[in-house]
Amino acid sequence: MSATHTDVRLREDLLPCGSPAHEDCGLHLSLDRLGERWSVMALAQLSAGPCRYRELERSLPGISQRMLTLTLRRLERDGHVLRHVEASIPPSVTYELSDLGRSFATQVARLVEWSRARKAEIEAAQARFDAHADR
Amino acid sequence: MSATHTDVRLREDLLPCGSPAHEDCGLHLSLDRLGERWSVMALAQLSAGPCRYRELERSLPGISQRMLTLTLRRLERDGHVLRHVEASIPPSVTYELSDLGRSFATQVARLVEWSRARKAEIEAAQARFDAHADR
DNA sequence: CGGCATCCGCTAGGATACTG
DNA sequence: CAGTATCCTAGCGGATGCCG
Repeated sequence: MSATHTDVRLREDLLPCGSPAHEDCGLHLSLDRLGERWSVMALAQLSAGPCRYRELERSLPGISQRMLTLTLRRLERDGHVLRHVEASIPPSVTYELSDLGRSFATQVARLVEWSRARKAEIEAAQARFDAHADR
Repeated sequence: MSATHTDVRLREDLLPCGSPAHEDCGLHLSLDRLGERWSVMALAQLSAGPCRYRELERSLPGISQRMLTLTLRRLERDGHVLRHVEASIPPSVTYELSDLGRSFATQVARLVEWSRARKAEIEAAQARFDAHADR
């Protein structure tokens, strides 16, 4: 096969939903991150300050190494996260929010705040809907 | 088979990502809608005012009837959208935002606004990342 | 017109094993 | 410690067809 070497797969994984329809509507870019399972939580954790790979892994219960790496790489690609490598033994890699990332995290936090405030209202609506639909 | 009757499948489809990890972090509910392909665009369209099923379909180029229905049902379930049925022939169904939905749409619009403002910055970061990673 | 039912492909993401 | 590679599956979402 023509595959040159290793990281081809990873590079493909980095580009998830290139949904052209979103572009049409003016949506795009890092908004896609919101649809991912771990991005928002990683952002939240990093908002508290720089964090090493292992710390992040522990702070996101249930995340796999694969997804942690993928999530961080995508955030890094979007310019939200900075990656610092300390080439010691064992190695130490620290992640932190960039200015752009902090700005983004702030916006996202607002939305989370909103959903928390409306939580009861939404759950009530869901319960009503389900009650009427069932049976 | 034991299948009683029709809409069982749809009811299952209505409940997508019950990601428990999101709950852990305080995230939940309608935030999940942001990860869906059409929800934000439907919300945007409905922000302009009430809209019939067919109009929505036309305003969201490329959407399938299945996804339009599913998207609207989930937004309705969350209490964001109200559904009015006019039992005429042919029937007429109109969708519109509730107060909750308008509030939600406003929040989302803010985020979209942010991403639009930062678009160039993000694309530059992506280009830099890709240039360094490739080759 | 406004849907539902079905089949089906793709990919996000989990589990596991291995490296520098 | 901080990843990468591989395998595998659940389910999101598209295409199509039918119905009141």
